[in-house]
Amino acid sequence: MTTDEAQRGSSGRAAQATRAAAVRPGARVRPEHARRHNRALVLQALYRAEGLSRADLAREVGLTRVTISDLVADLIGEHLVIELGLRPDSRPGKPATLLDINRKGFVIVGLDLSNNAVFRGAVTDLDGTVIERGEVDVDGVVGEGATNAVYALLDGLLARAASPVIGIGVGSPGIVDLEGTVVSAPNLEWHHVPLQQLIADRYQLPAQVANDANMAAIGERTFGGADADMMLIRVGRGLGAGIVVGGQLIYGSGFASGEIGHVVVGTDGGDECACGKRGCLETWLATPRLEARLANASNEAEREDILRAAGERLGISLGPVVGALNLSEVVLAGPHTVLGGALLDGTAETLRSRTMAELHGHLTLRMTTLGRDIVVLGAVVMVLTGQLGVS
Amino acid sequence: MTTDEAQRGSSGRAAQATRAAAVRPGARVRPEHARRHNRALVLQALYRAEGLSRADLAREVGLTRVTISDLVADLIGEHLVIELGLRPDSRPGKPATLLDINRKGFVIVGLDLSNNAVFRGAVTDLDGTVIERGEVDVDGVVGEGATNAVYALLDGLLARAASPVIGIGVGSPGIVDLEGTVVSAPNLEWHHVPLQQLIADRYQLPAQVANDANMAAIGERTFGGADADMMLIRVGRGLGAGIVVGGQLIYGSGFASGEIGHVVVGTDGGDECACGKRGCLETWLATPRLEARLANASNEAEREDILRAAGERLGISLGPVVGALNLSEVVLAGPHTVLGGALLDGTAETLRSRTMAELHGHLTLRMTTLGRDIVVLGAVVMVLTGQLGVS
DNA sequence: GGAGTTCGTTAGTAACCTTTACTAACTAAC
DNA sequence: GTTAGTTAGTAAAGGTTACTAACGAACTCC
Repeated sequence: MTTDEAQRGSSGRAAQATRAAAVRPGARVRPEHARRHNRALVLQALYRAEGLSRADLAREVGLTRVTISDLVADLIGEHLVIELGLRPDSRPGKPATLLDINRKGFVIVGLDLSNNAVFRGAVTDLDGTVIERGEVDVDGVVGEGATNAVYALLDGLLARAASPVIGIGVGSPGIVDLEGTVVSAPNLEWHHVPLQQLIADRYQLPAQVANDANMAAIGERTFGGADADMMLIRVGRGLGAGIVVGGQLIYGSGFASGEIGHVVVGTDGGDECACGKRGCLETWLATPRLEARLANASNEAEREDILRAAGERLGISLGPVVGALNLSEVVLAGPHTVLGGALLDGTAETLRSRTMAELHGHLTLRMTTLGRDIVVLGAVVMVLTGQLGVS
Repeated sequence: MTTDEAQRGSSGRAAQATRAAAVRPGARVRPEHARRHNRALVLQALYRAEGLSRADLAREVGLTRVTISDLVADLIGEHLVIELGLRPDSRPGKPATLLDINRKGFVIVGLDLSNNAVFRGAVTDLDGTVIERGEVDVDGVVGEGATNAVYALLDGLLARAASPVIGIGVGSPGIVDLEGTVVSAPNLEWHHVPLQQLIADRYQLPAQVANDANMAAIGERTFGGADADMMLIRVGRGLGAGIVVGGQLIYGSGFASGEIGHVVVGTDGGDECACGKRGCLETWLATPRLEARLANASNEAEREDILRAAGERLGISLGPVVGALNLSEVVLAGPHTVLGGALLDGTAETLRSRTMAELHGHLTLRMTTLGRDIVVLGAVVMVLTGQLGVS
């Protein structure tokens, strides 16, 4: 039974009109954009599963064999795709010509600027396999000096790149906007440094600059096999996180997503933090403080208690985030000896005891498997995505 | 100075190969897809700022006047767009013909199934202005009975729709997947009910079914003028949230995003919850318990303390989420008398004192302005987005 | 009234993907 | 060994789509 009552003119446009009418240019699709998109789909399919034929691609991507042949011809012309020869199977019909991305024919340069003492970098192939490494000392180097250190590192790595370079990816600490401008990186004393533009101009190569934790997150997603809804937490001198939702990196309203280091944990005080508050997550987990506390431990049991307590704090902080975003995976990156044992267990237990039971079933908490290269590999993924549409 | 060291064959494909090679079909862009996209851009531009000419649209969207004319001709043919007449301005050149979306020529039906006692619904125009209302009593009605109540409500509303119906939107409690199947809604005893499909089949109209809090969030975003990175929290018998990141609704790995009601708050115990844990956010904020506590208050000051304490708990929970996602706005929806005063203040103060100072500057915390219609309006937006590409 | 500007349309072109039709190369069955 | 059936890839033709170039209409300004 329905009780009805008409009422006209409530709410509606009034509030809506306050919104900016901004359709950003470039959103429209012209034929060449469509082509680029389809081309990226082909590359993506080839990247994920090598050994596909044109016909396989047609089925996978949803375009006709004719169109795929045309796209592939372009890609082969650019040497981005190579023919591997005939498929060895024995089955009816003309044997297929297998294709693959030219994984060894190009390289990518990735940089990790997150360490206080050294900028690290690497040259990798398209699979993220490291071919060359480099690092440059930056203890106490800031401002323009730090920028020059980036150039020095890149000069060295690019000189040793034996194949054409697809692009340069850089994971920087601090807040980085979508154009790759470092809005603010206190440790490096960088303020509004358009690093991406500077690098692109200087080397005449595509460049991608983003926050280090965000880079680590997409690195873990592509090369670490992480889920499409995951969070990567980097623990070191500070604490930062990168969040992937629905396979996409989150940037936040002020490009400051993942900044959970200075969120207060729990309702029972805690140590004083450099930021002025008490009980910030960083005071519990950042390695300098944590290691100092561990140094005071008299035996292994005490050590474990300290680590477990730190893990609990992380779990308390993550609870609302994991619940709100319905994440399926949380990955920790940082010194394995500190994070890997009791701390990880403490976090897992706390998360389990403080969130909905329905969640536990498909929530994975683990350490990264990418080790020290995580940010560099993330930078590589960023270039792959930006230049080839692949991830 | 660069210290270098080559090292081959680390990480790379191994982990990556474990990932499923799934390029979902339909991702490719055929000419007609491009056309549909461009058409949506035109509608979007018209929707947000009425009184644009074809030439204005060309500038706004980035297509040529010719193409825009062609698209607009199609839209006029479908009566989705109308000509308003010549622009009244006095300036050089041929006067422009102003266009607008045919805001009053079509209607949308929106339903809100989140209330335990009544299913509410409305017929609105494309601006979300309510034209007709309806409701149906469902106290104690569950399962198939609830489905039939939905049909009864829709039958009544559709019968009174004086203009062609663009589509039907439904905000349902519980977990709803991307296809609009209610995976689980305990209160309604629904399990895997393909409500969207059922409605679409029954009425031969486009249907959109989603979680009520998610609907509320996009309703607040489009009609309440909320930011692109925001969270809407619905407080009632339970507690649910909808999260918008970068203008996009978040669904979560198991379509359960926003389920923060059963995340434990703080480190100092709390009341026992129906879920078995202690100190869940719901035990602090859900209206039944909160009102019971308020009933025991002997004076206004005590009332305020209770509300402020509840607000603090909300702030404690939100801290990590606001920080991690770098949200710029948090909106509360629910009984204004309970949420609007001390509770809101308590939440704001707590958020301020527990998150990074840099965040406070551009974080807004407020009550919704959409009132009771918030879910219905969200459902309307969902239909607008789904059918016209507008939001 | 002429020059300049802006709007919207017409005509022709280029890009893109599709359908249809073909050849090549294989397996399986008689 | 021949024939039928299948699969891969290419070629030609066709339909959409959006672009450029060009034009008339309708206005302002001098």
